[in-house]
Amino acid sequence: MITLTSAEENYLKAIYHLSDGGKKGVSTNDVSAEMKTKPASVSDMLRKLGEKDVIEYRKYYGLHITEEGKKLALQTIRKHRLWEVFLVEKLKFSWDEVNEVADELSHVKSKVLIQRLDEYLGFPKFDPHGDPIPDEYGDVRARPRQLLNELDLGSTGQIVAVKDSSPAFLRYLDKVGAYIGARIKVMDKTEFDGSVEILVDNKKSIFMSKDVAGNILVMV
Amino acid sequence: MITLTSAEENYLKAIYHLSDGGKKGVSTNDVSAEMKTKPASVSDMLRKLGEKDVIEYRKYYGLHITEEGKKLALQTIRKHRLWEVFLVEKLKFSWDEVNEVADELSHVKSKVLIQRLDEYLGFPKFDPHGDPIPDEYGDVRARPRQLLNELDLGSTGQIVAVKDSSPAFLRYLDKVGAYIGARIKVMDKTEFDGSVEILVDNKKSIFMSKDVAGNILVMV
DNA sequence: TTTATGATTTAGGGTAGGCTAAAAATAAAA
DNA sequence: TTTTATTTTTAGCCTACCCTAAATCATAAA
Repeated sequence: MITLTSAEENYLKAIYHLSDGGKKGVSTNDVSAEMKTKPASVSDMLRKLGEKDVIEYRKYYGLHITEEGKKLALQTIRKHRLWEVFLVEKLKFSWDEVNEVADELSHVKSKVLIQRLDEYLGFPKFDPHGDPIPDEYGDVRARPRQLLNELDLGSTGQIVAVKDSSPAFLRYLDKVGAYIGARIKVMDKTEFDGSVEILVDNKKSIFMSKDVAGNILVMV
Repeated sequence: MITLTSAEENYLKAIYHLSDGGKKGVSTNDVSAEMKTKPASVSDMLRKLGEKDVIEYRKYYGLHITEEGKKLALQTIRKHRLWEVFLVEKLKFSWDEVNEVADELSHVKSKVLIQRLDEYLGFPKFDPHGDPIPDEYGDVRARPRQLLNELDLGSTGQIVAVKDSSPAFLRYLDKVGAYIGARIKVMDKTEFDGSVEILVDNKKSIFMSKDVAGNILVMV
């Protein structure tokens, strides 16, 4: 059984994201930028991750994540996202506050803790940013998502994510009555400026500029 | 502002417990036994804790915890016990499983996390073992507690702790419908065998032998 | 094809927290 | 009081993870 330290887990998670799920190769400098550590430190870490067979590492030529590496990265991502759900849904953190704390929480080493947390949260499939939560075995059930401004007139869906999760944008959404999970229907589209009128939860009608709608991901 | 690493926090917490709240002196070997690390490692740590003024350390003569040290230890204890409450009440861990996991959770560095957790749990005053949870400032409001079998007929209170927290005893309590936090009233006492009849949460009446009642602490 | 540039790795060092083995201080026994 | 036993500390080493400075490799430009 491969075991990773917290730092190794963090690196592997970053590498997974940089690999875009497993295709592209990744350079030392890429990882250095992502992790905010010096390239020299990265080289050393890549050697270690290579020895543990979670990446395939060729000196001077970058790396590719392995199948085993993907599996472990997804397990780390799962833990991170479950804690994010907990922080936002139960402890009322806002979306932009959770990342750092969830990172620390996700390094607590207890399998049963994560199982119970998952159960307690009602087996959520998406985190507060709308990103899918892998299951225990690393399987991700990614549902098709579309930008709100690209939906056809009359189509319905559910808000599952935002691209811009800045506090200002979140405050705006809150103000107009939109939120992750809201069921929406496109009531009207104005062609010349791209703005849309949306019915939220079959109750409230709101107007959105193209810029705003283009930051909202909807599951159709 | 004094900041401690996770390891230093662990040592200080152990020292606080060994000091019995702050009176007795503590030896290197005491700490070594409690922490399950070698005396040589302890010496080194004591020097560091001494430099940070959380203990008063005299080589070869042991240590005394300082006021500052007590305050920090109580903050660590607070975090630990709040997480224990969370694990038992929300994630359905049993009392004998929580210690290790709560230890790891309690090292997550976020003040607001602990505040929100406290709020979410309803500002609990006692952990699942019945030990009091210090407030933000390290104040412990230890309320008077009595053994259930010593209560007078008709008196009311709340179960706050058990002396025997063996799985068997916990299972028994669970079965009869008693739990930490339950509001109880003494409905009847049988003098010759010391058994009692208790009304739990104004709903359910249960019988207890003297032995069982003598293991339950009640806040009156 | 040689050189310059930029990316990457190596070498060596720092901190934190463990360890063992040996030295030193204290306490107990003769 | 001297010797022995116990406790505690020091010295030196190890792993993990980070750093800077210097060396090395790959590649794009001349």
